[in-house]
Amino acid sequence: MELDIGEVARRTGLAPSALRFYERKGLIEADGRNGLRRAYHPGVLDRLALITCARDAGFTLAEIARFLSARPGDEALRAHLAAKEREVDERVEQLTRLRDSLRHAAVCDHDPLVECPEFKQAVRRARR
Amino acid sequence: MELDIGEVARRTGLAPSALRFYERKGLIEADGRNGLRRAYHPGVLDRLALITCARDAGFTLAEIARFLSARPGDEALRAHLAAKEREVDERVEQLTRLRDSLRHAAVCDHDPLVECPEFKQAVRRARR
DNA sequence: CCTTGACTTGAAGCGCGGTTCAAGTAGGAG
DNA sequence: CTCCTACTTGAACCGCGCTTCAAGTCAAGG
Repeated sequence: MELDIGEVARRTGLAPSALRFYERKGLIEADGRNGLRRAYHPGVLDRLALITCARDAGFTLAEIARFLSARPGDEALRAHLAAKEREVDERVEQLTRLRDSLRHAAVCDHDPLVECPEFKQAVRRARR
Repeated sequence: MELDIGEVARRTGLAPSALRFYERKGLIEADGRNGLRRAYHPGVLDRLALITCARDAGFTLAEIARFLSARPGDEALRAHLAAKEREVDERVEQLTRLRDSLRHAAVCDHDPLVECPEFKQAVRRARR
């Protein structure tokens, strides 16, 4: 029922070194030791899924650590999350425009590609 | 008509040190010198807008450098851009889900917040 | 002409997110 | 009991994207 670090690494795709690093940063902890070896509760897998997800989404590990310990009364954190939500929202729009530009680049014949007027206009739109 | 590095920095919001750094990396170049000082053609502003846009979108500077010199015949690059497009597309979906989760976090009362089942389900969806 | 202040360079330093290394320890198979 | 292997630690190192620093140059304004 307890997982050692190799098992957690295998199941999450994270390197053991990364798991120890996350521990130092306060993102996860082992439930105990088997001799010297860390013994993890399976729940750590969900936690790591969340961490990976948030990290991929552009949260720093420090932000994630804060978020993981959040209690409903933490209004400062709630405000932070609301700000993050707006940030993510802007990013979604920006990336959507970028994707459209990339889609165009796949069929565009301008030489060099960056000189394409359609591209330039997309960049101008993105700047706003 | 020629801009010095301070002017370019002011107009783009990038630090002069960043502009020199980009030059070393082959992303931009000055059109000449006024004494020792770099003299930039105004077109560099558009180029920098594109660089900033791409960088914000998760391209590395090395990728951007490659992209900036792209000619229509570069099929390897075209393939790379197509892959990047798929990547960006996935990212948009992931971020959209994340934004929805953040929106929920703003009104959720679970203690700690990460224990919220709605949240956990969102993470599971994101993992696929 | 002299001063000022923005520019020049190369090298070093930084924050992030880890990885790698050296040296040591111990669970479990044979 | 011995051996193998996966684990343990702290410290050093890495790539990225810059910034900072020290030392020096020079264009423009008074």
